[in-house]
Amino acid sequence: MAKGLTKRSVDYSQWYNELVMKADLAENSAVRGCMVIKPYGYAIWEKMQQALDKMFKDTGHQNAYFPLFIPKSYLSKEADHVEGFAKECAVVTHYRLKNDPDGKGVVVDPEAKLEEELIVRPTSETIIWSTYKNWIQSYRDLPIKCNQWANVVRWEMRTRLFLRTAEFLWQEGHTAHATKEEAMEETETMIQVYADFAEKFMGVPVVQGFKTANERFAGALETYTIEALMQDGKALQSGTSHFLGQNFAKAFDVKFAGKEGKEEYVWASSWGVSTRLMGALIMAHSDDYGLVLPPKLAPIQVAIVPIFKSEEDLAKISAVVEPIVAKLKDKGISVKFDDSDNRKPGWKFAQYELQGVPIRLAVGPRDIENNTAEVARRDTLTKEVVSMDDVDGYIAELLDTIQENIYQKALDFRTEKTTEVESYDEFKKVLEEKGGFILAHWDGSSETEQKIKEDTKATIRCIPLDGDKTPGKCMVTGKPSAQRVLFAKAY
RNA sequence: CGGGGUGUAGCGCAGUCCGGUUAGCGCACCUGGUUUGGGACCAGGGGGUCGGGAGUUCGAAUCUCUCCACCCCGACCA
Repeated sequence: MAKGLTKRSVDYSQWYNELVMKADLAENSAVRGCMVIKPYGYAIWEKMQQALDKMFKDTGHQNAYFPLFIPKSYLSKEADHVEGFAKECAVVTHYRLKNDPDGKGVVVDPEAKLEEELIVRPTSETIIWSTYKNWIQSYRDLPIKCNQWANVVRWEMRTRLFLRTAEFLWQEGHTAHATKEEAMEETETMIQVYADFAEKFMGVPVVQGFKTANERFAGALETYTIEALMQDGKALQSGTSHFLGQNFAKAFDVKFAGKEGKEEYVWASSWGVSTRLMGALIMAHSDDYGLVLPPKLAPIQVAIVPIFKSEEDLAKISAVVEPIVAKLKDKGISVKFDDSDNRKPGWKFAQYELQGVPIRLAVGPRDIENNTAEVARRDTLTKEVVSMDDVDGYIAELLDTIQENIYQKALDFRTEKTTEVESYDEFKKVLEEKGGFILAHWDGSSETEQKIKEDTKATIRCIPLDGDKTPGKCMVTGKPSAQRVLFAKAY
């Protein structure tokens, strides 16, 4: 186990906090609830961004940027929306400071009060739809499919690094369409993009579904979600895509002239994923030795540690390793040859494990003699001695194997932790003793949903799109149920 | 915002109850040497508004008051 890292079995949440800090991903800042994302953590986020950005562009979206500030009056134009966000908004009231008359620092200049307060965006539907109003007159202007990479602020009571911070980074897509069908299709396309990203890049299996009315995004008619299962048996909402109907078009009076010249309100979708994905990535795969990163998102895919006693030894090792580094780079593999002599090999091994580097190569005098290298896998913690002649090809294949293995392991875990229950007693028992996802029948009412939440703290994560659609009877009320829904305790 | 807890070197802590030399320890850091196949060792060295402010006292990390910050449990939460 990594030095000082609390074991998951002892205290999962402490393990998580320590891991985030010890692996150099992020730390708390001087501002309550706001984090500093450190270079290594940000490098992972950048990998995520690159992959997602490409997927967005491949599905016909363009990037744009809208302001950080939203006039207070905009937020209140859509009734559900303002109700959902009002309690966690940061508000700008003044635009100037002045020297403290008492001589200590600066104070807000009371004369510099804004006519209308500005809200620091908690999400951008309102500012974007107020802008779209000017962009849309005719069906010829549609669809508009914009995405923005931005920061948003939600003044959360209790925060945790990556999982819930007062300020976070995300992308938000906002699209405008001529028909309901098209907006709906967009909503579904994007949740599929998110699911693909989670599974293919992050190696995290997700359940796609839609939210109950209670859990829906403020202002949406339908919210699609991807739900991932963490190692402690709790669910993490990892991405959402919302069908907004004509709510925002009506709130901001965005109409277009159709082919027949009739004016109609525009249909909308919005969708987003955030730095919370970092939390999902960390919690889904990592172990008591530290981070485990899927090769596709690892900033360093291969770390090479030379083992040497003298400068001459190092020179010999470098002569052998440099061509390998070049060959790996040619294959698009990111390599770090760590020939620093201020840390011992053992320290480096532990450090790269802590930081989740998928493959580590050790090359020492013994290897030089035998024309070999020691290849260590982070996911299985196993080591193998491989001939230097085809080590680059071996590594390229091994990276794919590791990517696949990490996903399979997470999938097996989820399968094992997903339980179908028939009665409320069984539900409570499974929730208490086993945790994880629970598939059960529910009568579709908010009251029952609320009761379950109050009794057990479990919520309906989603009504799954795929899977068993057999009707049944609600485990609580016995009333008819259209299909099983997915329950879990959530982050 | 309610209940509990903690603030002492970059990090982790002891000292506080019962006021009294120059505020200690481990890790980290710096210098030198020996080391290097799983978090090395020895020697030397640097680093402190004891969370802030006020008070009691000859004397405060220690006692009193007050403010602040953070953590845990609730409440709240795409």
